Amino acid sequence: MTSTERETATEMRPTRQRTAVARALDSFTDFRSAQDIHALLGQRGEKVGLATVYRTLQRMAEAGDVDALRTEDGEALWRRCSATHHHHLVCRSCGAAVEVEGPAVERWTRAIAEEHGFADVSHTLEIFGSCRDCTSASAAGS
Amino acid sequence: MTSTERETATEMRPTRQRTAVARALDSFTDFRSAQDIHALLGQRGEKVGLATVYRTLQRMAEAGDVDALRTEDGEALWRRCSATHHHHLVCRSCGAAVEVEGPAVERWTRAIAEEHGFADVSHTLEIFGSCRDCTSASAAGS
DNA sequence: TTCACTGCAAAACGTTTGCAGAACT
DNA sequence: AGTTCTGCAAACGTTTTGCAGTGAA
Repeated sequence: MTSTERETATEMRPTRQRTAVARALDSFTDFRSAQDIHALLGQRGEKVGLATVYRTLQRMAEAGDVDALRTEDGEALWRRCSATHHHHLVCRSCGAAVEVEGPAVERWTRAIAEEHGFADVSHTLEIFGSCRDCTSASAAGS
Repeated sequence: MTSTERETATEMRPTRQRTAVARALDSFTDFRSAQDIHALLGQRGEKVGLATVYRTLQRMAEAGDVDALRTEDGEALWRRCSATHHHHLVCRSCGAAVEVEGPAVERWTRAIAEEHGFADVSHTLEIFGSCRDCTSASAAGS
């Protein structure tokens, strides 16, 4: 912890574009790519540049208003999230996500890290699976 | 489980390039990018094309001989790994990694998923921190 | 008036692919 | 011979950036 701890929090102006991205995020609960969100805005007639979507998502993530995760092939997916620390149970097929909490896991990761002399610990944990709807859909398909 | 379960396991020919990549992987225990590994081979005088490095790492990952993880900015990192299911405690600064097991976490993820009706469950879990060496180095630095 | 924000197009990034030739079995 | 593998360079898709212009305070 240094003395320059507090970031000079750049003010965040409420522009039309940012409002549009924020509204888009409120309209779904699954994880979506920046490009998906950009397309969604396009469909709604809200013209926002792709670069702006990226920039806005990044700012919101820094502010803790959205969660980001990486797919297996490195693409970033975004979703509005609650303020408290949590993880996600994500459907591999449709992206549907459920926020989950696991106090025991939090404790375990901290303990393991300390045990090995690691400081300043954080962790990522995502659970993937096939949600009820997708499971029955694929069963019906074949 | 279908009747076509067994993948027609394409034979994996032991070429000079593959041996070189395998040896490179054996020479470190931290997570490295494909480009790093390619550079390492270059320094050693082992000329292997970058595309071949990528192709080889992918095959080895499919075969379960190496673990891959994604950095926060989407880059893939690779490392030789043991056959049993495990997770990693990774140093953010130097990439040093320790394999860790957490049976309780495994159980917990399965239970959470079932509880929400998710099938075919998998999960990713990485613990990040600053290893002892890097922590003392950065303390000495400032 | 000032400074953040935006759009666009260009660039950058890691990674993948097509293809002709080389190298295993 | 019949494959599989390799190198190269070109292509890819996502994300970032430079810059001139726009808009909020």
